[in-house]
Parts: sequence; structure tokens; C-alpha cells
Amino acid sequence: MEKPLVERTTDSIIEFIKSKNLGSGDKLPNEYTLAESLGVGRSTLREAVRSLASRNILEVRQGSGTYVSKNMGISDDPLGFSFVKDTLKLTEDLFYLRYVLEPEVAMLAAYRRTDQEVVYLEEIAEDIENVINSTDQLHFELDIEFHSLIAKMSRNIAMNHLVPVIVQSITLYNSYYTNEQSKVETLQSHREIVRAIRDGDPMQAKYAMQMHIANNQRQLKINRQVKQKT
Amino acid sequence: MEKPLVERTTDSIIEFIKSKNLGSGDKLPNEYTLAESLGVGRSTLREAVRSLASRNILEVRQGSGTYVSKNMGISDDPLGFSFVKDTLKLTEDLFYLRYVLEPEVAMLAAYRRTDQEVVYLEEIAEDIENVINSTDQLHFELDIEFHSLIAKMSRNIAMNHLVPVIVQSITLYNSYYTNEQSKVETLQSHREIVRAIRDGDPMQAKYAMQMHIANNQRQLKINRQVKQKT
DNA sequence: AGCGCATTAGACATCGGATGACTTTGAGGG
DNA sequence: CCCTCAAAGTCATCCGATGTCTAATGCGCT
Repeated sequence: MEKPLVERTTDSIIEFIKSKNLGSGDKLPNEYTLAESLGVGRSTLREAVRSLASRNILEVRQGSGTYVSKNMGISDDPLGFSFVKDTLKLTEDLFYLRYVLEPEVAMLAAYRRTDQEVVYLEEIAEDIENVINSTDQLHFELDIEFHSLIAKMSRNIAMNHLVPVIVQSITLYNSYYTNEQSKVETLQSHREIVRAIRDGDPMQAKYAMQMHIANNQRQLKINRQVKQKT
Repeated sequence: MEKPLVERTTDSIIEFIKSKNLGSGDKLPNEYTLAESLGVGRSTLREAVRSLASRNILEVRQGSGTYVSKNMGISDDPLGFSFVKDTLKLTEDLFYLRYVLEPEVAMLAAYRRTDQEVVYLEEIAEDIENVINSTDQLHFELDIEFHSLIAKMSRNIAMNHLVPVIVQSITLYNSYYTNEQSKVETLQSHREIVRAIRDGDPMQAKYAMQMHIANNQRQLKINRQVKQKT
């Protein structure tokens, strides 16, 4: 018994999910049954479930049941950025990370994308054009979706897991403001990216993404300067 | 009572830590006392503690007590790679990610490193040379330390958080075997990387890191082919 | 005085029963 | 057919008992 029973139980639950081939949204047996079948007490099982829930692997709904989570295994702040004090520098650094990463991702996407995915991507791009002037969070959510889909199209598992986290972190720890200029540039960039990926032009996709993120970086700095002066 | 008591209790614990100004390694009151003072049952407290432990905010040691964790906030598998079925492809993709990322990191490190850090880096590189032939995990741990330190030297917060996760994931989900050839190449590459960073030669640092990871990728494939034939 | 081993107190681990609160579902009345 | 509401299913919470592990204590030996 080297590891505590609770940890072995979390492993058992993951094993259970895999063996039963459960996916997002599927329901687990109730806690009494599951505890019984794993051979542990209910308290132990509950702690194991709680542990997995806090890692966004499970979702517990009182009165309803315990389910496999949607964004399986990726929690809100997986890289611990919420503990970083200097959020200004963090945002800059995140943009630099994106500048290194996402052009490569776009390139891969242009190589490997399916036609179906291109249709989705065009739909999202269109949605963004439609809500670009709305004030709510919808624009940010769609932007995350846009970049996440491209990451998925790259067929690189690591990128696919990582890009959503990075993009979300930026909107999470820095509510940056958009001006008219940046909106125009964003839409223009998006069109170029979509076109390059659709046409299967990896180099152009890479270049377009590079420009897109560089624009964002530049606009971020400009907005901060404007903000400082006021 | 909108939120479940357990979640409110996790918040209470964090509040408790902040208010008492507890830092890494400090001990919390025992579970009976803490439950009492937070006004919840022991099971509830235990689940809250377990939840925080799985997010690497707390560390529980049986028989000793509950402590504030060191690497606050970064969990073992933050990007959810443990759910990926095709670990072979995952490893390839992780290496590709490193190939994109780490040369840039090495470049930044060469720009921004301090002399003190260079001393540490040389020490780690030396340690690696000494244990390269040992069979245990020490070699992997030192390799993680090596790349993590370079990430720290880059002064990019995002890279600093990300690189350890990526490097660790590779050793976690793929126990790749090393042969004599790769050991020699690894040591050679490490020397070149250290030298370039020490000399403040960003381009050379980038190039050396590129070669290092490309070598690793190549050796990985070779080892797999050898493994398949047996 | 110093060292080492055994004891012991303190702390977490695990179990399972009792009761409460919430969700879902479906039967029955309109 | 729809609405209401009661019942069943499920998680939430507390609690007491017992086991296991760690670290400190203290005793005896040298």
C-alpha cells in the first residue's frame, strides 16, 4: 500500500472511465454503487471524486449524479497564472508565446485540415464579424473558439490541448480594450488566415497568423499607452 | 446557499491561508480543529482539503499534518494528457511542440540570463554527465531541471510555467529508452547550449537547442524501430 | 553526557450509518 | 394534452469508531 487509498481510487475511477469508454457528459454509477464496485468506503470515494472534480475531470450535480466533464482534464487555470502578480508582463509574455506557437499551428492546420473543419472555421469567422461591435463577452468566446479550432485542425494533440489554455488565459487575466483600428485589423487577419488554411497554403497561413498576433501585440501596447495618459 | 458547502469551504481555507499569511511549507491546524473553526463537519473539510491538494495548493502527509504546497497551483497533469489514448503520437507531438518552443526560450535565456543562473546551469549539466549511466529516474529529473532552468532564465512567465509541464509530460507518458549514441549526443548538445547561453550568444543558443531536440526526436524513432523488431 | 530504541501522543485514513437537500421523473387530476 | 406535485433517486453533510502512520518523547544503556 504505497499510495494512499484515495489516490489509488482516483486512478481506479479514471481506469473505470477508460474501460467503459465513457466520454464527455456520460453519467457514472451513483456513489454507493461505485464505492461498492471499487471496494472502498463512500467517504473515500467521495474524496476521490472531489479530487477529480477539482481537476475538471468529473462534474458533480447534486440530486442528479456524477458525470464526466466536457473539457476533460483541463481546469480553469491549469498553469497557475492566477498566482502571477504582474499581469501586465504576463499578458505580454503570453502574446510572445502565441507569436512563437500559433503560426506553426496555422501552418500544420493548412496541411492537415478537412473540408468539414474549413466550413466550421468559416462559420466562426463569420460569427465574429457579426458580433465584433457587441460589448459582451461573446466576441472573446468566439475568438477562443477560432484559435482552438485551428489548433484542432493541426492534428497535434499537444497544441490542441495547449492553445485553448493560452488564448483563454489572455482574456482571463487581462481585459484588454479594443479600438476601431484593431477591429478592422482583426477581421482582415482572420480572413487571410481562413483563406490560407482553406487553400492549403501552409506558408501563407503561417505568415497570416504571425501578422495577426503581431497586430494584437501592437494594439495592446497602444491601448495601454492611451490608458496611461488618461 | 448557492454554492455547495465544500466549495465555500475551499474558499474559506484559501482565505484562512491568506489571512494568516501562510506560505510554502507552513502547517495548517489539524483537521478536527480546522473543521471546528470553520464550522463544518470533518468529512466536508476533508473533501475541501482533498480538492485543494489535487490542485497542488495543499499537501497532505499522513501522520504529520497538512501543509501549504510549494509549486502552488500547478497540478501534475494540467493539460489533461493522461486521457490521451495514443501515447506514441502524443509523445511525437510533444516533441514537435518543444521543437517550436524551446529554441526560442534558449534564445531569450541567452539574452537575459544572470551570471548566477549560468553557474547553476553548469552545475546541473555537470550532474547530468555524472549520472548519465545510472538506471534510475535521477537522470530524467535532472533533465527536467535543466530545461526548466533555461525557461526561467528566459524571463518569460508563460514559458517558465509551461516548459516544465511539457518536459515532464514527455517522461511521464512515454518511458523512452536511451542508447549509447543518444547519451553522447545529449551531453554534446547540453555543452553547446550551456556555452551559448553563458557567452550570451542568442542565435547559437537557439540553434543548439534546435539540434538537441531534433536529436531526441530522431533517437526516439530509432528506439521505437529497434523495439518493434524485437 | 550521548546514543539508540521503544513507547506514545498526535495526526490523517477509512469506514459506514443517519439524515437532509436537491433533481428528475412520472402518475394523476384538470 | 398540460400542469401539478409527490415519490424515487442521488448527492450533501455530519458524526462516531477504528486503523495507520509520523514524529516526538523518554528511558535505559554505555
